[in-house]
Amino acid sequence: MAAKSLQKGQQTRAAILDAALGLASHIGLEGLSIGALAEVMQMSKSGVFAHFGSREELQISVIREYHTRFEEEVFFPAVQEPRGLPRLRALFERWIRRVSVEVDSGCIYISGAVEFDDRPGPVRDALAQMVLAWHAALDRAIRIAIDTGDLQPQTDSTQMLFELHGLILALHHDARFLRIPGALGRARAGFERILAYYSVTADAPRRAKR
Amino acid sequence: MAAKSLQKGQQTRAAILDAALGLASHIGLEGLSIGALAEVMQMSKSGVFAHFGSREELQISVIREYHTRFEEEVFFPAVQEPRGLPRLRALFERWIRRVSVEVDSGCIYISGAVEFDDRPGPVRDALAQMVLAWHAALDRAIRIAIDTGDLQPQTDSTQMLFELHGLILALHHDARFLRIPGALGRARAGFERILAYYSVTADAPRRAKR
DNA sequence: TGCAAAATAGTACGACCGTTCGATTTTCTG
DNA sequence: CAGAAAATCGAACGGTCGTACTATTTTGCA
Repeated sequence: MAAKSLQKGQQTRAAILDAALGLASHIGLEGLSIGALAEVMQMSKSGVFAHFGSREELQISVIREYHTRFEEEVFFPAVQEPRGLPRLRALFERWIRRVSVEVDSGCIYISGAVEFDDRPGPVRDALAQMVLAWHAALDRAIRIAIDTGDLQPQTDSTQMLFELHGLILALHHDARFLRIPGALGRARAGFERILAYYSVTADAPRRAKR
Repeated sequence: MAAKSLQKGQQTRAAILDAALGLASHIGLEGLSIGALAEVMQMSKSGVFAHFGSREELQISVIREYHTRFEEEVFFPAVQEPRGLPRLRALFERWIRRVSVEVDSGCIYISGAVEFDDRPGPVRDALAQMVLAWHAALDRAIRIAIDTGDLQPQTDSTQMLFELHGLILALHHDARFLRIPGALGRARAGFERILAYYSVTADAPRRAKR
């Protein structure tokens, strides 16, 4: 009662959210159904439903939960690295691990972006908001790396972010859909190549490596 | 009867497929429903259904139809360009146009890849087969550009393809989900940067451009 | 022109969906 | 420990889904 003073309700709500996150990672936010969720939880449909009040609210809660975990797993640890290149490296490395290594949990940011391409509404807004927040954080890290002198001063941070994001998406596609084994290495190699271009360290090692 | 000697059935089947492609581009292959399709076509559900025999067969037919159009719009015109860099440029330029410019039609290869991440079966197989065919064609174009001497001989074509694919995916994400206006330019700039790296033309212009 | 064949419509079925509502059980607190 | 409050259940609703059947209409050919 002292340590984890959660009302019973909040406690099961958290458990439901955990299961929902697992389901949504596989079937997508749109495929997430209250019935299936209830079965996993061994609860009644209405029991599950009562915690959220609507399917939309459930979806948004799942997105928020994913965001929280993403922060804890990727952002917070990486942002403790020293400003500049080390931090940027840590951010990217943790990002690709999050996307690829976890066998079960596909990235909800990525699948959600495709699912809600053409579906305006609160779910899409919540999703876009968190994706944008994450991109803003990355952009900040890049600009810091420019300030520290690790990256060239003329570096277009938005362009660099676009290219890094592309690597992540290609990784997600090849590893998760096509099940190509080498994808993780491709993403890392792409990162190094991008870094070699925007980096200021040496004016030689751009074509190197083999 | 001479010009378009299509039995009535094939004719309406083609019309249904056209509508289905439009629907699937918006709602996704999974969201595609026979009922909605029938309403668009002003036909009965069973009338539409009879042409395909199952929902799965409909989805596969849509994928094949998309593939055909993709070939006609992107591959065939580009492959008439001279071997090497011009052809590669044409392929990429037509690809990004296909993905971004068409307001209505999102890329089924991309949305399908996310939808069928974790859903084995004939639909996924058909989708993967056509994506792989397209990637193989691109890989071929890159290797030809190496042969012609446009790209460096040590170029890892698979790696380069991975990075190009990333640009397309990032473009799709930013333009279609986030509705960011500059995405098309970002993709083009990324292409030029990748080209500048793997290209053999000059041994200087890697860091250039500004 | 008439008739077999192809195309389309109509209806019904069972399954699942999100949601509502009242009854019941469990939890917390004074 | 009692009683209020919160949590959960069970059943039911209208709706859409894919699919199976049987009629009915339309087509194309002898």
